[in-house]
Amino acid sequence: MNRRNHPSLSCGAIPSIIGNGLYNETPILQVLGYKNLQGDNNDRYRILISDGKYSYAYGMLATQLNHLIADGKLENFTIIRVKKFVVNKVATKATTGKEQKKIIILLDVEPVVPGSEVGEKIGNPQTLNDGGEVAEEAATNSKPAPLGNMNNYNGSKSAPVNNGGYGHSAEKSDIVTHPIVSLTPYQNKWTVKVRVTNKSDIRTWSNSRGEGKLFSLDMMDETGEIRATAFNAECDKFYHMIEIGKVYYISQAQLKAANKQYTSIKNDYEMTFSQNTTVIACHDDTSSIPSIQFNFVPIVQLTSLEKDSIVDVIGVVKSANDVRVIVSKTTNKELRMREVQMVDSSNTEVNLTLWGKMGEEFDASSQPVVALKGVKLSDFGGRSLGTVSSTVVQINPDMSEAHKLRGWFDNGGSSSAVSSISTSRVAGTGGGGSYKTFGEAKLENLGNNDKPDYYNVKAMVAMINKERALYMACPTDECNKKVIDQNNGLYRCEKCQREFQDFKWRMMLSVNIADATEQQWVTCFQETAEALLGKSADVIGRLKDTDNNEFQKIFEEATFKWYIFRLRVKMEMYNDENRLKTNVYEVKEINYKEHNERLIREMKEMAASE
DNA sequence: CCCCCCCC
Repeated sequence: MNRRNHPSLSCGAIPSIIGNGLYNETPILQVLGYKNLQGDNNDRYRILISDGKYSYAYGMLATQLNHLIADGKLENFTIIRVKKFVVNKVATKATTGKEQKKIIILLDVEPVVPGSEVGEKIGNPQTLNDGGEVAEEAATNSKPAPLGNMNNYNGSKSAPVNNGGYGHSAEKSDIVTHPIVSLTPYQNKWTVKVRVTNKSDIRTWSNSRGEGKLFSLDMMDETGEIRATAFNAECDKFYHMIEIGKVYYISQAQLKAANKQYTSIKNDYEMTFSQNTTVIACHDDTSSIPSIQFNFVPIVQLTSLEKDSIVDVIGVVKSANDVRVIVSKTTNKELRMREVQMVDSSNTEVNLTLWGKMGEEFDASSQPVVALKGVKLSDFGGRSLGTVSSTVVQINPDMSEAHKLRGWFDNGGSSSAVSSISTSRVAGTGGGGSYKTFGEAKLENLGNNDKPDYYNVKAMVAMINKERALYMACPTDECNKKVIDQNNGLYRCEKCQREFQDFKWRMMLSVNIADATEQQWVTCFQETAEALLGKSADVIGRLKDTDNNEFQKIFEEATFKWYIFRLRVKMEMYNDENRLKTNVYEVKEINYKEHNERLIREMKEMAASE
C-alpha cells in the first residue's frame, strides 16, 4: 500500500494535548496496539497511539466506543481521527495524589484508514512517559510501552470515603475525578467534582404510576454540565446538604438519557441519585471549577427555534409592566407575573414573562442586563419567553456578554430602531398567538399534547351544520346545560335537578371552515356562534319555529365569509375514542392592514433565515 | 419514578 494515499498524522499533537489539553484541532493519529483492562463491570481498552513523532500508551477508549474494538476497526496501524477527547489527570498513588498520570480519553473516534491497508507503523515515534516527557529509554522500537496499573483510573481503589452518603469534607488525595463529558450509562465507577449551579425546590407528584417527591440540581465542571434528580429517600437525604455555588464530589449515581425537551443543560445524559450515591462537599481549592455556563441565543434567532424550546438568553430589560395577578385555568390558583421587554444588539425585542417571585422582585428602573438560563420559548404573540421553575435569572452578571450589551445599550443601542418578535397585547386587537394554515397545524401535530394548543388561522366558512345548532338550555345564569322538555310546560335541568317554566336558547355550532390548504370541522359555542351568524341565539331560536325561511337565510348569509379564527385544539375522549377536537376560541373580522403587515413581516423573517 | 411552570 502506498502510504502517500493516507492522510498524514498530526505530527506533535500528542505532547500538545498532554501539555495543556487545549489542542484545537481534531488530531489524526495511528493505533499501535491496545489492551483490554478488565473493569468490574465493563471491558475497558487502553490504546497506544502515535502522532508519527511521539507515541503514548495512555490513550483510553471511552467505553461507549468498545464496539470499535469488537468490530475490528482499531486493529494495529489503523489511522483514526479523534473528534472528541479529554485529558484526565489520575493519581498514581491514591494516598498522596502527588504523582499524576495523564490519560487521554478518546470520546469520539472515527477510523479513517484500516490497519490492514496501512500495514506499517508510520514514522519512528518516540515513546512519551505518563507525564508527557520523552521516556528515558528513548524507545525506537515499535513495541508498546509497558502497560502500567490502570486500576486507579477504573476507580476501584480511589472511590471517595463512603460515609453513608453524607460526608463532610474530602481529602483531595482520596479522590480521582472524572470529567462530566466522559460520563455515560455504560460505566458506573466514576467520581465527578462539580459545582452546583442550580437547585430546584422540592416538588411532589401524584399520577397513575404513583406519587412521590423530588428535587433536581444542575452542576458543571471544566468539561461540561449535567442535571441530576433525587427522588423520595434521596430527596430527603440530599436536599439540605446541597447548596448552590458549592463544589461536591459525586459518585455512584445512575445515568440515563436526558430528555432535552425540559432543559437547556448541554448533556445527552442526566443522573438519578440512588441509595448508593455519595455526595461529599469539597473544601479544596475549587477555583478551576466554573460557576455557570450560558449558551446564549441572540433574540433575533428565537423566531427560527421550535416553540417550547428551553434556551439561554441575555438582553437589556428596557421596560416592564406592573405585576399582574391572574388565575390559572388548570389549578384555579392566583398567580403573580410581570411582563418585561428585553432587547439585544441584534436590535430585536422580545417579551419575557417572569413568574412568581422572580416577577414580584424584579426592578426594571435601571434597565439592567439580564441573563437567563433555561427559559421557555412560547409562540404567543409571535415569539415570547417565560420563566419556568428551573430558570436561572442573573441581573447585571459580571461576564463579557453582559458588559458588551451594557456598552451597546448605553452608547446608542437604547435609541436604535428595534423590531419586536412579540406582538404587544395592548397594541393589537386582542389576538396574540401564532398564525398557521391548517396544513401547518396538521404537520405540527397540534393537539397531541396534554394541554390544548392554540393557533390563529385566516379561513372561510364553507358549511354550517344547521341540525342541532340550537338547544334549549337551563335558564339560570350559571348553568348552560341542556334541559328536557317535559311536554307539560316545564323544562327539567338534570344538572340543577330542577324544573323550570322557561328555558334559554343556546348555540353549539358545527362549522366547516377552510383555507387554501385544508378544510376543518370546528365547534362554535354561544359567543363565537353569535359572532359568526351575526344574530343572537335568542333571535335565531325564535325564528327556528316561526319563520323557517328567515332561519335558513341567516345560515346562508354567514357562509363564504372570511375571518380570523383563534382555534383551540385538544385530544378528547369521545365514546371511548380519542378524537382531535377543534373549538373556536375567538372569531374576528379581518383587519387587512394588520394582516398584510404581518404577512410582510413573516416574509422578511423567512428571507432572513434562508 | 418528574417533565407542572400557569394569562392572553
